[in-house]
Amino acid sequence: MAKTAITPTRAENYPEWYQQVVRAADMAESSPVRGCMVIKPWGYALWENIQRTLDGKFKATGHRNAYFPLFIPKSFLEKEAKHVEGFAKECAVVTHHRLIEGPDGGLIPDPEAKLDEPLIVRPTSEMIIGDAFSRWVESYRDLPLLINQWANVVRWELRTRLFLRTSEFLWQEGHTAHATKEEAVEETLKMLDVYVDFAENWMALPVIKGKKSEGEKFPGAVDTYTFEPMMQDRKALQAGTSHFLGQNFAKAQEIMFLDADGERKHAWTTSWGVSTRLIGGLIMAHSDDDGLVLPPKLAPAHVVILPITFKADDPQKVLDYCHSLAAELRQLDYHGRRIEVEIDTRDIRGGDKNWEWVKKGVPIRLEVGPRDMADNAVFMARRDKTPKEKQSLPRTQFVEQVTAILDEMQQGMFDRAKAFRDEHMRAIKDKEKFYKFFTPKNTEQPEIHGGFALAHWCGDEEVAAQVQKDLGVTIRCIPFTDPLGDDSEGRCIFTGKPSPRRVLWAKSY
RNA sequence: CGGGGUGUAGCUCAGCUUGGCAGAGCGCUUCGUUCGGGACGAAGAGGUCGCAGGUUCAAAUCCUGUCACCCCGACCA
Repeated sequence: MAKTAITPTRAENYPEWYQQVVRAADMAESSPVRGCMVIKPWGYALWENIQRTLDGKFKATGHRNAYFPLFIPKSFLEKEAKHVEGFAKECAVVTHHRLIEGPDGGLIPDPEAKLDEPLIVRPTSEMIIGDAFSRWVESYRDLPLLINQWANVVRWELRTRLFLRTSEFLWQEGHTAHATKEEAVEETLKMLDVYVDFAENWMALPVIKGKKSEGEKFPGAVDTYTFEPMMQDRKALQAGTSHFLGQNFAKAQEIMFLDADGERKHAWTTSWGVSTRLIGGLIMAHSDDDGLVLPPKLAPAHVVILPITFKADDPQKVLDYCHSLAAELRQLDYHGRRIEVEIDTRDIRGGDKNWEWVKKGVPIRLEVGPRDMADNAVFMARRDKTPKEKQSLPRTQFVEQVTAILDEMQQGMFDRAKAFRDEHMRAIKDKEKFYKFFTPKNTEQPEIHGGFALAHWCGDEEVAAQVQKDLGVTIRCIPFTDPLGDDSEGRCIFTGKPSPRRVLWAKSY
């Protein structure tokens, strides 16, 4: 019998462990389509919870949902040079609108049905939404224009991994237009904070927020802001971004308005997005060698009841007890939704059933059999404890305490992730130590090593490029406030030139 | 896209060097014994060996091409 439900363990082979967690939890699988995944019900339910929560936050900050076309005329994409440069090499292109039977019996694009102008499957929607904005915005009274869209996008990635990077992925993209620069910058930072709040308080992911360096920012943006949690292999994940686009896109697409002073001006725009990648981050930050661990506030089910009926005199009575317990729990509010309960009545072995739910990451498992029924009790196992560690509780007490227990687990996950990150985050004062920090002892099969390094940098992109080349380490962000509390100026550890503040370095996904 | 690796039953893989009836374990189905726990016995179902060509009396095995997946890199949410 394996000691852990997942083979290999994180320490043995982290990338393989990740894949096995996704599979064991039955969240997603790869599909016949290159780089594209099938998101299975358990994974999609998690996405729906992420979606629902974020959507509420977007609406609470004044945004409205809309939907724009999947296809973007090639000419639209060509309007903003830097933007095209950034995406051109990873676009799926539609060139025909009909198939005909080919000479070998297969189907081929009909040469007669070639499009005059190819359509690009959206890698992001700045251009197509900007086009709409240019028609929707006439007066300063039309501003701010605050739009969000939930959509799929396609980026023809060369190397994909379930949830973390797939050719097609689901996301939301907020697009806003404002009358002034100040207002647009404020929006950019406000939405970054919405994301950070979501990451920390819902996903239980401690993050470091800050600005991207010139080399790392979104093509076409003036400033890109990001928030970065640490995964359990100590790499950073760019969990989402918020861009201040200045007037770059407004100028490219003539998003103009007549201001109160009678002058015709270009709008200031922003865009911001998070994707199904969040699920990958959630998995890699919290899961253990027994599989997925879900933060209760986003879990598709909070409680799973496992009826033990095989030796009951009257199995139906046990089931009735389970159903009444479930009904009682489902009355309870938990952070904006009801407690969600699964009752697993499948006729499979109890041990298998139990482990299946462990691997799916359900916060609380309740074994309920004749003995519990007789005592008016439940037998509880928590996903944040070892699988065998179980506790009998009076039913009324459990019902009273369940939301508090879930909150405790949610907080515990955040605290654990934060302790892990802090343990592997350090200030580094010289180049030699920096290189040592990011170099594995075993170069053949690198062990989990490194982490987050805070080090002074002069701002020279060539220096950053050299570090990336040598170590695969990049500047994740220029933090707003130093996570280790030292915001003072210093000298670049690579060049000795002046540095306004320390920046965050790490390997990343 | 560069380097490396892998494609054989639902899953993990053996068989390939030296061509000769397609295999194992797990999982699945049925029956029985178990069982507050990832059990045991018995009997079954399940594969055009990634795909397309070629060599051969004969190809999972040899040759050519191609596709997909995994790892490392470059690129990126």
